[in-house]
Amino acid sequence: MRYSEMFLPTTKEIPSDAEIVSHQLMLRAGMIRKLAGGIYTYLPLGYRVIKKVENIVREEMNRAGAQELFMPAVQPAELWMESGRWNMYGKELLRVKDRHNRDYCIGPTHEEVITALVRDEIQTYRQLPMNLYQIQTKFRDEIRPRFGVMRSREFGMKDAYSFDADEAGAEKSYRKMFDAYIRIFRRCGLHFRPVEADSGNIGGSFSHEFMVTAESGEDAMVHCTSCDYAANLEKAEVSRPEGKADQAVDFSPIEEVHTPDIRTIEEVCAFLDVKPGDIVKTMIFVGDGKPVAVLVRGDEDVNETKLRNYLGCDSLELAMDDTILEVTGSPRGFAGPIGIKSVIIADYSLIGMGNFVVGANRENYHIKNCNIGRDFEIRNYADLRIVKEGDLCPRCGKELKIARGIEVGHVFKLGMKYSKSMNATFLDSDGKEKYMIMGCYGIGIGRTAAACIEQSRDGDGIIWPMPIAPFQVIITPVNINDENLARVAEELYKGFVEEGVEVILDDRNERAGVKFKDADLIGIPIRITVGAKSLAEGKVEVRSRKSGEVEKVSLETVRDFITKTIMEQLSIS
RNA sequence: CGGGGCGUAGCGCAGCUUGGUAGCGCGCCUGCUUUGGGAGCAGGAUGUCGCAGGUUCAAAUCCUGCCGCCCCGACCA
Repeated sequence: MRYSEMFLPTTKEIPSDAEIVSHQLMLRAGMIRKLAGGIYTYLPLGYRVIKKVENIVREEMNRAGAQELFMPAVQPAELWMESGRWNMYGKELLRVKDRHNRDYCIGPTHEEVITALVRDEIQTYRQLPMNLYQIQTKFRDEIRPRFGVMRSREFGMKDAYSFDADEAGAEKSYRKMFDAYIRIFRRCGLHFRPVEADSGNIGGSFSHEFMVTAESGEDAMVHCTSCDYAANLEKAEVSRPEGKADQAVDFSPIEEVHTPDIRTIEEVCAFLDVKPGDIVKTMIFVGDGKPVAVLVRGDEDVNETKLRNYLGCDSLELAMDDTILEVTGSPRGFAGPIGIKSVIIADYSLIGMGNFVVGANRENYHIKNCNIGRDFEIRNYADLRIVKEGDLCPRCGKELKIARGIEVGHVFKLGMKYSKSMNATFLDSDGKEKYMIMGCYGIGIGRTAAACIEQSRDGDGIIWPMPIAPFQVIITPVNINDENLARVAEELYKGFVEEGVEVILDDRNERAGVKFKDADLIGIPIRITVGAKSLAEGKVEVRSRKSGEVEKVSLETVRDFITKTIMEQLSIS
């Protein structure tokens, strides 16, 4: 490619509406342009990167035995009604009507389509296992798209679906995908970590997210400083404290105190001169329509995902004021366990606490020296709180840390959720009809590219790892008007093209500085500078974008030198 | 959906308080000089001031409604 002919609009100025570095750099490097909120065009340079990522994904999926197909983006409502998701999915599902007023949606995912296909075509265990994937444009009408291509409404995704005859097979399929993902993200040059994740209301039992570590990441993940335990914050477990009696103290006489207009933990602490750790928070939730009181120590927070899983309910939300009044008999801010009209469950953090402060279920009153067993009963203790940095690892007991990350991929064991609702069965070797056991596996393509930029860039621009760089080499003749330089650059260029090297020749009539700045901005791993001084010695300069190191290489040996360097940087450890 | 902000040349912004001639930087075009880290000089082009209504002799500026975009929050297979 010749730079002079390429549609590559780079900018010096930072676009004002781009929040994170990858978004800014993708705009500045002429990779993307916005069409509407959360909807982007990939320009030629950006699309080259996308195709690189897609091809890595494709190679590794094929290697793992998955087969590529291509499903429709537009899907009929009937399928979604079958799985029950037409009503469950909510506003994120973009619904459209055709000319006959029939309902369709733009696919946010493809479980329905693939399950319907496999259900109709696979009859016997002899045809299993099966793993099918596609790379497709999805649409999710996000409430708030942001960070450019990182959280957009329209986006490219690889989604794979496995179908197995039994649990053992499903485990194996899951493991294969897990391993393939590790190869994929390694090849993309990313620093990442697979973390245990909640499987959400997609159902199923097991799930990992692949998180690229980045400060700008939207997700929090927890990892152990000692063993390899790592989990999504939602999922991260807290062990039941050992060696602590449920009640460890002598009971003091219970005492109701007047606390006028004192509601929050901070206010109670200041007013009663206690620490948050001396208080028990009573949170009223409504799960599938029924109120539940959740007790958690004052310095902890309830993890709604854990609570939802514990209760086994579909919907869960904090109670509204009228429900609180109904259950506690008092307005918001004074809820407590004593006399409450609902089930009470307590987080592990309450174990060993005694003589604590709670709300009195009476406006403007709290209770001191409250105790479980004497003053009220709980149904059970459970792990219901959000993990904090410094908590102990549920596996090895060492300290946990929290880091931020970008979710670039996830693997789910779906189980029979869709095969049941959509009746995807097969005839097993024992002659019985059984439901297929499914798994689904996604990778955000654009997000992976953006995550890479977050991790690999400097003040001058992007630093692409060789495997996903839009070009492997850029040739920069310092002055195109110097016929000698222009000729040598041209010959080098043609040589590389013949060799199959992905090369761009910066043949623009620009000053050297401009070309250097652009080359750095768009992040080509290797730059060959053709300048008068070195050329006098029969040499050109080979510069690494990453290290900035420059090596003078003779014209006779550059081709070998470059192809060797590229090969080295393409192979994974 | 709640709160906040923005919409003026391709991009980044000023002008709006206090109504009257639309401006700056970058980019773009022409010429000359320059040519190893975003060049200099000279000349030049470019705007339904987001849209629609209203007030006024007069609206980018004041008022009303709408649309779009950004940030915070709620939401999230």
